[in-house]
Amino acid sequence: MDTPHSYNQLRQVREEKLKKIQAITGEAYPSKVHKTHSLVEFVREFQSLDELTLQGIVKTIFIMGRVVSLRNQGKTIFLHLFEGGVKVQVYLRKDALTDKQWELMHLIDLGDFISVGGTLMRTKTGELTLRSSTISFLAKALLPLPEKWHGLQDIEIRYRQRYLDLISDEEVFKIFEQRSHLIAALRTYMNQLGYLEVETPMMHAIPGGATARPFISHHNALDIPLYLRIAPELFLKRLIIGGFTKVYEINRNFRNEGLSTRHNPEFTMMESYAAGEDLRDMMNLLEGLIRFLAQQVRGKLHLPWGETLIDYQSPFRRLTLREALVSVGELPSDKIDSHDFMKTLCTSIGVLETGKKSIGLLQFYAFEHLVESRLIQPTFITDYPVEVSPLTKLVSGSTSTVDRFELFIGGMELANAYSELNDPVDQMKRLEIQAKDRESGNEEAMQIDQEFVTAMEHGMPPAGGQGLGVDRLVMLLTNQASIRDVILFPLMRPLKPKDDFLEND
RNA sequence: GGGUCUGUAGCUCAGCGGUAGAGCAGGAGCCUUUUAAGCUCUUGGUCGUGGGUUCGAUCCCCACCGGACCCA
Repeated sequence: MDTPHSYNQLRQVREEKLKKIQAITGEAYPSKVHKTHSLVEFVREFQSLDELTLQGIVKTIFIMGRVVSLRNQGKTIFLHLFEGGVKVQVYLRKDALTDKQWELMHLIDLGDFISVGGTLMRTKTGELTLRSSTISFLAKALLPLPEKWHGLQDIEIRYRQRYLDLISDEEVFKIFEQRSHLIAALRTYMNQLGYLEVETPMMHAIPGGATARPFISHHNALDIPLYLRIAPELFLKRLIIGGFTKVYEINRNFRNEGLSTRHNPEFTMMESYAAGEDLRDMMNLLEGLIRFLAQQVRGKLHLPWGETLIDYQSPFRRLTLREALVSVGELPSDKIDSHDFMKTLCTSIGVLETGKKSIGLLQFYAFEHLVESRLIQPTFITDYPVEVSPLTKLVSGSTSTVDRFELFIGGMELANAYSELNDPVDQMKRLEIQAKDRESGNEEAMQIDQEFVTAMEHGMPPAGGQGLGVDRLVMLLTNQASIRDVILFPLMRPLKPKDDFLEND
């Protein structure tokens, strides 16, 4: 494989410096680091102190980090160390270092890791700075970092080599810190409500709990196909059957579908079930949870989303699907129950196969096309058609509408909740309908999971359940328009080796 | 799957029919509070890949390989 000449040249220069460093220090990649503070701790402890107080601290402070800027002024050098999303300035003087250390300092490139020790000062401009009297080399960067001012602009490289993105963009670093804080706060909230965190299989013999195409894998010893789960639902319900009152699981689901700014094939869900609760309880759970997370992660309840401001403080709006068609979709209220009208409408907005669809399904399609993207402020949509909800209880007294809601924020489906179906006979019938649909070509329709039905036949209490899209919630709370900007390593097509001569097909 | 845009030095970007430019980074110097440090000099490119059109292609056309966004 031919790498560009200049690229090799840059690397070669650094390799030669590394040899010289090794000659001076005896160890190119030492293990032991002497440090008293991480950079985060350093800033936390000293940032607010004034010059006099800083001078009064006599003990030597040792820190380490990656050199991300370097200003050599002859007999003095200023540099910034980076670690944990934080930068700290270091000041070096020729007369404060040994000759060896001064020589070593001139072999440091941007990207290298060093540790320094010294005392605290503020520069003319007031920047907190470590005046260092000792320097150790820790690790060499053989490849150069992205440009210091513009950073990394190539979106593809940002995703493929996220470490470079994290080094060069403070905002990106913060978003992933916030994501981590959000997950931690999520656990706190659920645990406080008495939910128990559980882990259920991610490899399923029959993928269930959602309508989606799975990824297929294979177990060698058993010689069986296994599917990466599309949802944990059917296993979490088995736990409710098994006597747990409240359970939740935070982890990945895998759906074999296209990529978009809102879809990554593996995505994180927080799914929970509570025995003795219903849809209204799920609304309260999610509303309280999201409000709590906004407060914990961002410290406020009105957060920007693109051009608009989303209000997490006011009670979330609640509309039935039919109401939303009228009030948001601007359809005439006297026409939405007309089969002919809805059929014509669906065809006109590009829905194929409107053939023998029920009025409920047509309303559902129209909702997806006309309403979803307009639901910017938090809105619960209720009363879904039974055809698209095979695991949900019917609304009391209805034969066509189920007790389900989806929560929309920022024009995205954020969560989905049911009063869970616990009638095993009805459940079997619904799965049979799904299976028939599947036979007629709908690859997303569910398969019959007999073991799940058997579990339900042993008796399942009434339960409320919900699934929350964690990636999308992070998008909303951090104001990121693309799901790839809240997933550290979004799925990318692998790069082809350059010297691949075997591309015959 | 369809549409629009995009791929030029390690990075950020110009150039758009006559065999390539800048800034940063790199190299050689000067500089003891700089911070996009500064100043002088300087290395670096099969212009994504493969075809075609042309006297001549980074530029025009086609296909392919990646990527972004919109639609399905």
